[in-house]
Amino acid sequence: MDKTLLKLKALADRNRFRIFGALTQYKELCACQITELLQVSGATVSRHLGILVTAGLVKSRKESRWVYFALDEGCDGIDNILEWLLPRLHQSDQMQMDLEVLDGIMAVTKEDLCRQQRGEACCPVQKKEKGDG
Amino acid sequence: MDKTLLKLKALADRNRFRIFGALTQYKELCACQITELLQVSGATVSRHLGILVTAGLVKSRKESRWVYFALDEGCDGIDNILEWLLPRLHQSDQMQMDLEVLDGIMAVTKEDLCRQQRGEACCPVQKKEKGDG
DNA sequence: TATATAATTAGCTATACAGCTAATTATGTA
DNA sequence: TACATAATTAGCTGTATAGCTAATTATATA
Repeated sequence: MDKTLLKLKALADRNRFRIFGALTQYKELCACQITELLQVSGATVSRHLGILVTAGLVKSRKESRWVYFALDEGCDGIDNILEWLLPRLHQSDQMQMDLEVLDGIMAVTKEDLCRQQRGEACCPVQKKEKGDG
Repeated sequence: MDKTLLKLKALADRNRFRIFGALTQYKELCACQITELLQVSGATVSRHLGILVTAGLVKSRKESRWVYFALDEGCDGIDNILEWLLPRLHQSDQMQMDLEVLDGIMAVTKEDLCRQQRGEACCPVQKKEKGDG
């Protein structure tokens, strides 16, 4: 029961539920892409992802500096969970909006996305200077 | 999505999950019986039940002074939820213990149960005196 | 080897909520 | 009609947690 309760708790948060929903539509997503979707700090996203991983719902894979997250298809009960949640996700306004945003996110490279997140333009004019005055 | 999130939040608490599990095994349970099972105050149980009812998972029926609670079989997604949770409940230690306790609870009348909960013996010696010295 | 950077962890704050007791409500009974 | 009682609501307290920024870690690159 504790494992199941852990899954319920992991899903019982709006932002984690949104992450779960996004991962039902994309084979895998990078931490920075999820950060862009939720519009919260990277630290917060990292903690949310940790909770989903600990619950067994999500798995991660590191590739150089990037970490990719995906639904763990080996998760106990995942088929039943998806049978319940997928139809409800598909008819939710939040999910519709998220899919549109994700569409835009996937249209740029991770490199450009992270540049934007650091507040740089897509083609940084100056690289090492910290001041702007 | 909000409705689904509400259900997830309702189930993502150990005591509410225990109530839900108990209601999968009994057609209906009285508030005082659930109070006896969980061993928390009646006020707390009442709030938990309210959350389950608000989420649509549980319905209630009042009969004189007693209120009975049951799974709401008309709840959206309940079939999928049960397909996921029932097998996990059945193999959980907590559920095993709860079913044993419920066995004992159902063996006495609600009247006697509530008498016990008020700290009276099964056959109260004095009815109106408040002091015991 | 020094610097840059994606992600995580540490440390903090504000909010949500599970628990309690006391008060109230709704109902039955002497 | 006054009292008893099952349940709920109000009001409070302590704990858990979602969010933040800053520090740290792991990796790539100049």
